[in-house]
Amino acid sequence: MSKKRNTTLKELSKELSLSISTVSRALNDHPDISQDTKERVRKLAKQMNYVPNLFARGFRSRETHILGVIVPNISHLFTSTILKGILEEAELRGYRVIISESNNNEVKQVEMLNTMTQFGVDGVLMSLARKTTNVEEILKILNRIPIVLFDKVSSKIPCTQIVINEEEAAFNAVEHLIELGKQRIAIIKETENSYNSEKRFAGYLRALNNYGIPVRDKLILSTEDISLGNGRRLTNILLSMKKRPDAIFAITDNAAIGAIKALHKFKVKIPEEIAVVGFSNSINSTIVSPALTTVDQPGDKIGRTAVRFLIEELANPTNDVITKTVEIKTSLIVRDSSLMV
Amino acid sequence: MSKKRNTTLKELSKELSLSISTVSRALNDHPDISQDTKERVRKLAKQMNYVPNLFARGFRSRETHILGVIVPNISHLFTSTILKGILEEAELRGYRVIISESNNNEVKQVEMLNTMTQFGVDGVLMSLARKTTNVEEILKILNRIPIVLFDKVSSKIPCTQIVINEEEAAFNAVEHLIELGKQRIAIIKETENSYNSEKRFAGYLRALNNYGIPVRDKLILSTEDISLGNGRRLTNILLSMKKRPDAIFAITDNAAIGAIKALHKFKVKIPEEIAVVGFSNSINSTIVSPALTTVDQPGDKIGRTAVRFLIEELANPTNDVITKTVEIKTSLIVRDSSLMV
DNA sequence: ATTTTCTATGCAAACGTTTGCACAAACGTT
DNA sequence: AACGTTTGTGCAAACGTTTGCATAGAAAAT
Repeated sequence: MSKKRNTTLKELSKELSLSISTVSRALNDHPDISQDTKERVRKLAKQMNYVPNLFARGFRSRETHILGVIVPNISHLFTSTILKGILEEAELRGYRVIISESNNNEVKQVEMLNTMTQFGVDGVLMSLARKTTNVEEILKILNRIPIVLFDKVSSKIPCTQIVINEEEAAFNAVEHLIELGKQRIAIIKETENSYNSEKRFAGYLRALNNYGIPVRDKLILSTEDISLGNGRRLTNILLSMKKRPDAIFAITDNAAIGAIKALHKFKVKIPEEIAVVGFSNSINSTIVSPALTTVDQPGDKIGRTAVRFLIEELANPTNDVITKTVEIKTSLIVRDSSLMV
Repeated sequence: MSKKRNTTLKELSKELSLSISTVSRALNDHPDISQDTKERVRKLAKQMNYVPNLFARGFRSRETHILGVIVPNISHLFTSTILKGILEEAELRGYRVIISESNNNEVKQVEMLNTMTQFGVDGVLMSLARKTTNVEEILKILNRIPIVLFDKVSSKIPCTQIVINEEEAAFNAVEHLIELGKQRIAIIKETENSYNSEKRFAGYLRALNNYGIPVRDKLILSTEDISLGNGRRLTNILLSMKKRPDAIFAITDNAAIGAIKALHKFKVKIPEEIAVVGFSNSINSTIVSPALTTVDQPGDKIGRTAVRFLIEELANPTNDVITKTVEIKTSLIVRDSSLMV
């Protein structure tokens, strides 16, 4: 466990009979240093296995090359796919990544944000906790370091935001159902007006309007917690109606799978009697039978894009507030749950 | 974006007409400092919103309170559940966590390990890349900082290892099948002798032996890549046999789900004709129908335990090599795929 | 031959914190 | 009165790096 010290500039300089500053500059490819010297230094550095002490460097330059990431819950496939993208892109660009979970707790979220700035991260990538209402504190921190939001975002926070084209994706999903000849299309959404739910609902409405299909309040169901169980429960309600819907658009895969389970129980034919479309393209969507038609969200692309924009901002600091929203394209993956022959 | 400076000890000391060292000691509750002074300092520190610069501190004390984590692939539910446990426990104990992915690439794995030590992490938590054979480099790094392995471990690396009781879990799973009256129990495992696969296979063998059931080579199938598709493929082979098995134990849920899909296709009754048991308790196991009997691996507990042992080692540094293996208990979750009435 | 410019290098300060040592004041002990 | 001890505080060095400024020597311009 003997904490062997790392080679330092000092040691290199002694060995080479140069000053520390010359060695430092040589390694940083400073134009003032002669080619000759640079090569000598580099060679010895490699030989002595020199690695710069990032702490000393970060300490001095006030740049840590660390990005903070805060997500509500790391163990969601979509989230971890985004993280994958973030990790890859960050590594590519020479940044390290510190990850924290807010557990959908607004207070904790601010706490982590504070710890991270205290710690000296260069910037933060964040997906907001559900029901984040008090943005006061976040705005304060935004004054100190750049933040890029992704997935769960808020228009109240003036910064770059990376989202998928929620509205359009929902539009396409519902349009697909309409093209199948479906007319009574139910939607299962969240009660809470989260950004995502709102947008998806808007897409649903636009599709109906676009095709001149009346919007029926009875077919619009909401739930606090958009889970498999609630998908099942709400579908049971739909099935108990005099005039049943002929399609269900659930704004998450889990709710859609709950719907399929409920339909299964009542021996409703999918998709002939009722077609089902979900949202997310989670693995489950291929496991359930019939396989679920769903919207594919390219998580890793969201992650990569978020990193790119953050680093961009770091490179070009400005005092202006930039409220830029970047939309990542999704695609509808049609499977058996809406495949009419 | 105006990078406002943080309050420093210097500023506090000036304000209080004390020396920097006194202020530092006061905040660290050093016994030499009078109660009176301590209180004055603390009060002002709070008021001026002082936060210690962790970089300066880490730089000086050579302790960063950062743990490095390296996993093969972050976007696996089991992995991200472990990460969740790691994050929670680390936060609880005042550590921050840096996460990297090796993508199952041995070279990259060593690279990340190096970067992390260079960066100054206090210790590393790691799940090995598949087919990690050259442990040379890892051993070198182990000389410099403590490492705790979890999930994918190797006996070639002398350090604390956190695993689940693979052998026993497999034994229990197979025992369960035997208790159902099954006699021709097939196993779908990995070709590569990974730690996990090996142990699970050993448990399978022990259960058969224990109950005096002959081990039939034909019923032992292996695959390079233990995926859904291969689970399906191998099950097709099993179904083509003259004497079909009456149960299948797949060492991963995905393979088990592949098996179920194949059985489904050939209208084999589950579990009456052939029962199926998986391993992992992934979400999919409840989505597939019939729901899959599987081994629940408490990921977060593994994560928490790993962190605990690592921090323990950090607190009590020693030059001895400690090769301790900690086994986390699993439990069998019986669902429809092996529920005989 | 003198001055200017350029090139390559070194000196020293700075970043914010911790900590060994010194020291002054107050008190207690011979 | 002289000498320890204790208590509270400050000085200054150290951690490894970067960087503004100075400078020595060489080359170029006068």
